[in-house]
Amino acid sequence: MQTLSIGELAERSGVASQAIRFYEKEKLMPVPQRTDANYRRYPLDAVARLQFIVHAKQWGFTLDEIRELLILQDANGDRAQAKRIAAEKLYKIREQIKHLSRIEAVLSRTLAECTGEGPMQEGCPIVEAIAEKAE
Amino acid sequence: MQTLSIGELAERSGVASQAIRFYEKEKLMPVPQRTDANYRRYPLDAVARLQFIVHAKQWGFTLDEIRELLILQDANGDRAQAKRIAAEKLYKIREQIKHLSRIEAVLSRTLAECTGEGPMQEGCPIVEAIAEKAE
DNA sequence: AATAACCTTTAAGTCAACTTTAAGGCCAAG
DNA sequence: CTTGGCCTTAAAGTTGACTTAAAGGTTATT
Repeated sequence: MQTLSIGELAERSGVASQAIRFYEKEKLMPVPQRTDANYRRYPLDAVARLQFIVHAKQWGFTLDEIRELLILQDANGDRAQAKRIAAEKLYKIREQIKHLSRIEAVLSRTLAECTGEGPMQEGCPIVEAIAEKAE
Repeated sequence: MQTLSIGELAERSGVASQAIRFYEKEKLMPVPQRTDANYRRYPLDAVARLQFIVHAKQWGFTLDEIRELLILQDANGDRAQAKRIAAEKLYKIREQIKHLSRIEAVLSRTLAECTGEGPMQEGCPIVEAIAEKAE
């Protein structure tokens, strides 16, 4: 069965060799076999595992969360657990959206009020909006 | 005119003394006067300046952006500049909201599909959704 | 045989926005 | 007059997710 060096894996997955070693240390990638010269040798499905990590990151999962998911997969664990992790993530994402939306509302309202003319002193609406109140 | 020690300022503003010194080094707070014993002495309006910083942070402005706004205020600069900074921020916030909303959509759809029953192997929808494609 | 292009390890650097630590000076209360 | 609580500085530590560097071994090509 064909195996890959860390450099070949890096090229196929788009993840830098050093990042792959980092993921190994962080227990996201399994400890691979070694050649006589102590070179890492990866099975082909290591590519898919790395791409899973990359995609999960793009979804906003942290490495800690991704590790949880990978451990579940490796242990062929319970789907309910995976669902819980994803549900927690969804909750956090919705909270972030709420927070940003509040900011968006105030900021766009303020920008609409501001003609962009005149000096800063004596009531620039942007500065006043920030100074006055949080949230 | 009454002045404040750094500790008093910290208490009134809710910002730790060390953070105030940090802001001074980062040129967000002006260099204050000193007593004979080399203690910092702040005018009362330093409280408002710190609160401006705190609120701007809550709005999601970075210290770099806040520094820009403060420099404009200090120089009694052009309002159009402040408007530009705020408009850039608004754009960034909207981009973040878009990104998070895409994630939210896929994740909530995926969660709805997942019964939470069965093992991970052979098609857990959550894992598959992440594995399949980035966005 | 030499050289380039890999691979190995450990350690340190990056970014933001601070916090913590260390080592010491100043001042009010008991 | 000493103890505790402020204040001073510079330097190092924190978090997350790596990247860069240093120093050296291996393999492939010329």
